[in-house]
Amino acid sequence: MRNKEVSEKFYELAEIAELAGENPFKVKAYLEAARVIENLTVPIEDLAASGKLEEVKGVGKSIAQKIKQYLTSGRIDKLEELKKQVPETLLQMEKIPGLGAKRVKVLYEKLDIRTIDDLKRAAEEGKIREIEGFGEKTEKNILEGIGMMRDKKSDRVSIGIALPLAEKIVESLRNHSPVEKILVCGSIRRMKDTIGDIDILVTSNKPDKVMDYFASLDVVKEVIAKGDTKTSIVTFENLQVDLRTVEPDSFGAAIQYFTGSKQHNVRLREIAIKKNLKLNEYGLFDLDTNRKVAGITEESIYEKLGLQWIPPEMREDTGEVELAMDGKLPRIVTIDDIKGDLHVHTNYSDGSDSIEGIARKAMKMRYEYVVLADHAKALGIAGGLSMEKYKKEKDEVDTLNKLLKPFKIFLGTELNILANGEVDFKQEELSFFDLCLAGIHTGMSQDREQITQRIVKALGNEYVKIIVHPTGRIIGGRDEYSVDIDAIFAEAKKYNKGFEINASFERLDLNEVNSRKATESYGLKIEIGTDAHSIASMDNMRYGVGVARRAWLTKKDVINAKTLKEFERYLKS
DNA sequence: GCCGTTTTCGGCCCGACTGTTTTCAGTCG
Repeated sequence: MRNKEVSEKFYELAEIAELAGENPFKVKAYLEAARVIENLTVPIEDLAASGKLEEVKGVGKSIAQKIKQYLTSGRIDKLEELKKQVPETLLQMEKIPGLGAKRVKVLYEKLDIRTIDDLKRAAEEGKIREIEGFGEKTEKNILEGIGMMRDKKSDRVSIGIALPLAEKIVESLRNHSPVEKILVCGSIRRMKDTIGDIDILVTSNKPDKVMDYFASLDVVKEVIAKGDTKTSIVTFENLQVDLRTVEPDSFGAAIQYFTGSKQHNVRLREIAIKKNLKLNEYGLFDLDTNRKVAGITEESIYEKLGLQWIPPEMREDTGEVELAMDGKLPRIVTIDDIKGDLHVHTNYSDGSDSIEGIARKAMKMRYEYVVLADHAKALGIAGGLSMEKYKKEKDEVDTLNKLLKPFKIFLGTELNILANGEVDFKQEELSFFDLCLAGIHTGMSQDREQITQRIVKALGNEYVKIIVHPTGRIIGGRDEYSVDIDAIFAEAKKYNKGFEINASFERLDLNEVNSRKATESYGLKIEIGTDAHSIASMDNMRYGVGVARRAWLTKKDVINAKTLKEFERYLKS
């Protein structure tokens, strides 16, 4: 699977081409290709091998040829050629706010500025203001920009941090200021796994009161800008939050616009043009009469464009617009479809709550069942259990099941896939459990081949039904371990094994691309489990469902969307 | 460089903001 790698090459090609002053539409074509390849659910090397590259939308003859060249030789002639024209070091300068390709190119050509250090020196010496089109203010902004860039730390946080914060702000605004409609838009509404900033839209007949109250919230560390229609603040988590007021008759258009994604919006505007309409954040307009034909609700905009309303999680321009046009959008899974949590830790291992507490929480969430999956013995650091301890746990489960009927608690285990691919217990011991999950918790620095083989071996174990947190990534913590995900999916297909979307917001692993690939290309089933170590974190299910929805999963793709009866049948299969 | 419900050439999203301009280019989201 070299999709990511190829995609990155084309992002690089686009950036360098832009700096070199290539035709902007050519640059756009490279960018589009990079984005499409990134989201492919089949390995690009397979497409190349079977001559199907040009069937991918956005890949034509020339780009197909470049992909083939890269796959076979590791280089793209065009890219090497461009690198001779413009130094690669110019790319870092584009990260300075206010500097784009055009100005970086001018700075390079006029003053031979190649690095940020060159730039800083030139600005301090007052040379930049002398260039045509630049001035004193620009020079000052560049210096400030360099400082800001260097101060800036990690720029995106997990949705598990951003969403609760956004909800808290919305709640305060609702209770203490004169808002009418209010909605969190942007990547939060699309349930992206990481969030760069928070966008909140409101309507109000006293917008200044809303703005004042917003700026005075206790989460505010700094007010960046405060105006009539937009106020920006930074929270103590270093997240920027923008609050905008919009006119009520534009609210639908505004939430559509600010929800994005950018690519999705571009597609919508293209469709609008073909229908002699124009779409912007104020509404959908007839180009002849300039009259607004939709805008109060989001639904009306999609309808007038001849599209089904598209769930925000799907708005990434990865094929959803075409389906909506044909009225064929899939019914993606919802939180209400979830009937159980298959990955919860109790205080028998490193969880903090009792079995009964967990069961009652699950019942409160309207689940029909829950699977306890405490760590097995090899993970000593997390209180991994011996078979004797599991037997004790099982006794408690049996007692509670009589009490809580028809709700059902299952006894599972979270096995460790050891360095040699074996798991903690012998086969005859594994038969004791209702469900065996297995995951890698140690030896993550093994090479790609070793880790792949470990998981392949675990998949061959007849008792292991689901691989948990399959790539091991921690958002903002550690990268995924090196693993051949296609090899694993292909192997799992043989035995009908499942994979987890770990709903813990630091993991969200599988991610959306791999989840979509698992179901779409391999027909695999997905389990969404919270990996909760406390009752409170069982609520993280919504983040896992968010990933599933972004991966277009339907109810039938999700193991824990089964009813209790269906789930019991699954366990016996 | 790609693409096709006003197709194989001539298009390719939209508006706000800023700073440099005297009518607009560049950047951003």
